[in-house]
Amino acid sequence: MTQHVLKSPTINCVDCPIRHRAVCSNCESSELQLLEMMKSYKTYGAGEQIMWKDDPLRFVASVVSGVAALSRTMEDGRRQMVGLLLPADFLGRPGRERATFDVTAATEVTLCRFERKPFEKLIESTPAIGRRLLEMTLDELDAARDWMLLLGRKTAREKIASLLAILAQRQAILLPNSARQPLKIELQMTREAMADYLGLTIETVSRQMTALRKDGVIEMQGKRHITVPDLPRLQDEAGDDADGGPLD
Amino acid sequence: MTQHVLKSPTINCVDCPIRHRAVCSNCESSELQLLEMMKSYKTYGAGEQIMWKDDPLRFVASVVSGVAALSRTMEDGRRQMVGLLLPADFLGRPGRERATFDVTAATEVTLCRFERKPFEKLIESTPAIGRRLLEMTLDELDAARDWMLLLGRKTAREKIASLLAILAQRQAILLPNSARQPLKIELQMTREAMADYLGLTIETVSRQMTALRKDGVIEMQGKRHITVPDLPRLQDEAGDDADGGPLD
DNA sequence: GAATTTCGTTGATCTGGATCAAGCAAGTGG
DNA sequence: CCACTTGCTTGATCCAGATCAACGAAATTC
Repeated sequence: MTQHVLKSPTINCVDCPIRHRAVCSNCESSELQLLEMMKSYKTYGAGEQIMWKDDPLRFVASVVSGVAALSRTMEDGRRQMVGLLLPADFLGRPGRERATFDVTAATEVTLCRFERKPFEKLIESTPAIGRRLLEMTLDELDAARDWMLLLGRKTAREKIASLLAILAQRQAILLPNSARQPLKIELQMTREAMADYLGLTIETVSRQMTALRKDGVIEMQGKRHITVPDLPRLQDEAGDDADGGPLD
Repeated sequence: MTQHVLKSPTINCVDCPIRHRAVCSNCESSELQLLEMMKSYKTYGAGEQIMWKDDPLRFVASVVSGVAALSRTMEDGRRQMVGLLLPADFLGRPGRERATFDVTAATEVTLCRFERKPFEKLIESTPAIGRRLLEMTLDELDAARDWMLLLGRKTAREKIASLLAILAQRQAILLPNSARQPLKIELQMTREAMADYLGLTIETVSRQMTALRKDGVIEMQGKRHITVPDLPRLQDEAGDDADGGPLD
């Protein structure tokens, strides 16, 4: 039985797990103090809607933990995920009055929120924050463009392999070199979320997962636990420029 | 017979046609003088390659005139356009050593270039530039996400209608209110470029153009000249949230 | 002005992934 | 314990868009 915490206890910026990767990563301690005074935490349960398209944007925020999904929906219900927010990623944009897409908590998500208006003022006066935000936005843009290649030109099999390869690589970076073989990844998402992300239907996702399993590219322990015996093989299936260089 | 000008005469920033929309739009005259000293113009012919993926990024630049296309290509030749650079748009990213995609001149293109390293320094010292660049990057990210919805979920007909609607709207904004009816747009791109942009084949592009013409959604004078008799109708075919508000 | 080349259209056919439909396994709630 | 729901898989069929192929129009070259 999980307790539903809506207002998490606020931690000190100095102890913050995303301290060195979030918008605030370039800040000096005096600037951190300003942020410290402005911020408030909020936690959303898995599946909960964080924001709807066209909602007024009162807050901007950093993701402290969990995964949030950005998506756009057409009137007839067709839906496309347009981004994933992982811990340290930034939600909302300075200078914009309303949200341009839906935001959903894919897992339980904790946000470190700042009211938008004061935050915009802060950007003016603290170039470090603006610069970091620019870096992060440029990275997101690169990722979005990679995703466009996937959506526009890759086959269903390649799409699935790409997603799994991305998750696997993220996993690999976090782990010490020794603990990597064989590489295990956990899908913290339903088949529907995968389908929305990849521009496929759940049936096709399911079939391609089965196909990759039968071909020995992945192994499955239950529906959400995947083992990758041979990462280069998986990357090859993804159709990306082969190498990408060694992992560390 | 067109003359091939590679080094255009440099114009004064003050007289620059993109003065108020480019990265430099927030700059004061003292800052403009700095840019004035750093900049150099270069013009590329239609179809010419401006930059290859993995090229070292010596320059960043603003597009002064013309249209440049960003694209990514898979080993087997499948290609996806991932962005269009129109006049005032910015090319290249500070802090990155190499290009992450190919850049091609779709029409004749003139760039206002700055060497990357000095430009990076300038960003540090001139917050106005960094702030403008952030704004522009955020807009591009929004556009990329809209494009992801198109690539992942729209039908071929909707894709074509979306592209034409975007071009039509851009046209409409430039024109005085009176000169709008009927709205004429000029495709400055081949069917192949359209296909690469929309994640389709040229045959499908051609067929859907014909279909839209037969259904009276568009009219065609030659292959590259389109008339839109009823913009809302076209937007409706694009499958986007209907309104978007009145044009002015 | 014939021969190429480039760009676009159209027709015939094929196929990858969508759609429709059924069923299974693991909760969950009465 | 049984009814119901949720998440996933699998099978049968369909169809939008890809592929293969031919051709037409305009521009370019010789």
